[in-house]
Amino acid sequence: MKNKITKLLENALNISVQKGQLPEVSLPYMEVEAPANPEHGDYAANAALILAAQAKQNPRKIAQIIQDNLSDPENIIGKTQIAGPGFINFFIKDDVWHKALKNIDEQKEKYGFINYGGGKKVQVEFVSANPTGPLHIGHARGAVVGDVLSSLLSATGYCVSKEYYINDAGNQMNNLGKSVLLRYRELLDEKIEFPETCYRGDYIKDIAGKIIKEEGEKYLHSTEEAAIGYFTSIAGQIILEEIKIDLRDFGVVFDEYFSEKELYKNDGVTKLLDKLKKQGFVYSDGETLWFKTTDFGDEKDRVVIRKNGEPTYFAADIAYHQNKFARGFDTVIDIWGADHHGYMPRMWAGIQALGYSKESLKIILVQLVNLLRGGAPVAMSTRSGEFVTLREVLDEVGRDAARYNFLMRRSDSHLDFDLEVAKKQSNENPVYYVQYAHARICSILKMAQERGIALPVYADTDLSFLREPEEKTLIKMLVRYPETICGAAKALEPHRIPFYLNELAGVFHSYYNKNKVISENDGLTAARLFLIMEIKIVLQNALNILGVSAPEKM
RNA sequence: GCGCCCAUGGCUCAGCUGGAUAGAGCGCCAGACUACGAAUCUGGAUGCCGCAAGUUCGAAUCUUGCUGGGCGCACCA
Repeated sequence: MKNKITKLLENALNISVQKGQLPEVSLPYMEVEAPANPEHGDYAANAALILAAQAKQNPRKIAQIIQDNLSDPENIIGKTQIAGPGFINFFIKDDVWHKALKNIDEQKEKYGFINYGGGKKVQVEFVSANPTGPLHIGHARGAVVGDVLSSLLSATGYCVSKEYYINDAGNQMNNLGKSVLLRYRELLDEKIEFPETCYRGDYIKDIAGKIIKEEGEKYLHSTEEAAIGYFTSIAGQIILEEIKIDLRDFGVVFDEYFSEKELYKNDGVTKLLDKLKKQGFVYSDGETLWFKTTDFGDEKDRVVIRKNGEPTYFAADIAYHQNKFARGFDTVIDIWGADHHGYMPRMWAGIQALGYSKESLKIILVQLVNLLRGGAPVAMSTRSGEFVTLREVLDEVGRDAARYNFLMRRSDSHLDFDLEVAKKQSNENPVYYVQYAHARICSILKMAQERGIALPVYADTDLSFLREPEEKTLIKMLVRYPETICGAAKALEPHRIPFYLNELAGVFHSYYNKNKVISENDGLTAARLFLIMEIKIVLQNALNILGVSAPEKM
């Protein structure tokens, strides 16, 4: 709908220019929006206001010219008016709204899917926690944001791949192996001292116990190096499997798991650095190898090969992003914890040196989560083993409420997550408000059928029975749904969907309390049943993108 | 010290990429089930949009400077 009006405006503008009524102008961005005040029409355009400065004319006069040249081949506009400083307000004909309902009814679960992306390949990389322990609440937010963003991009015509980067090549992994070895020895009655740098969680003991059960005490006799190597690998695998299970139960499923180790095969990292050296992006100071990130606006150059000959995490990350783009992705989206923001200029420098544009790598920062229980903060630390795991949150709060809580706020704002509030099945929990609207509609439809009223089909339904202002509002909101999805995808802002849903559910609940859907008037009943069927479709489709269930009963 | 992010009713947050009278939930007060589900609805109070300039037809939104908070500033990941 919005697009149609934009097109009409563009045509009118071209005609105005051709007629010489307006000078040649470039139009960077024209906004067509649904105004808050219904007196301002169904849609309003600010085109004349934007053009005023360029055309050096009074905005109202420009609006007048545009209005005069407006043609309406599809006959959708009831009237237009010029208002305020120069807005052009559009009033859409009723039968156009009715056809919009028909469109939803026909498209069903496809309603809201649009081809904005044109099949471009996008990769979304998220979570990517190194497998040294179970996922905790901090990872959960990034997981949901990445997952929903991916769904959103799929729905808007992108070809999306979700990827988890396994940081399984660094020091942290070595610490993991060491931690398991120490617990292993301890369980076999050796006295050990457990260093600060090691992981203290109970899951370490569980893994050690498992190794003893399956392979006995033979690693007491092998060299420490060999034992750590083996324990690192086995513990990493076990933990990664558990991470996958937790994610699956949280509704997050990846297309690819990419191991950092993969990058080092066939000297991949070294070869890439050699190439960059030849191109002049990498230089040596005798002991260490540096990347000239300052060429791309970073505040200092960064080390890629350390004095001890080991490549840094950054070196691997350049190779990783090279690998991503080599796989043919047009856009790569990284979702990081906000504490990594200082890393951004470096990464952008890296991909630009590789010959890719800065715009092709989008980085979304997800702010840290403040975990509370009944208003009191809960302390967390992976290493000490004090943390609330994703698993515990799932068991305690439930998947729908947990996901919705993380999705309600924009990802760059701080989030307080209170376990006691999140698990309450009450009005303090917005997810139920939306789900309740869906369940309520299901219940009405069921009631209608029990009373022998067949569910209406468009051809036999006279939608002109829908005369209440709330009914018009509801239809307009349903039409706005694809626009909301598209806007959220463009801006990479999933939180817009919960806000849309809350509003839709709110208007529906209010309407429900004021008007009876099933009444003595058959025509009115059919029209209203048809309307709520379409509301149900939109609620379901939107919840589906969020990965939240749309229950028929609660 | 330098850099990034944030600042909107008592609390938690939106504000659609500069638009018309700044919104919602929670909490508070007063009401609505012999009616399709009261996990709902109706009504009410609450604001120098952190402060100060600037940009223009128009600023919560953009620029600059302050104030206050978070986070970074590794040859860790």
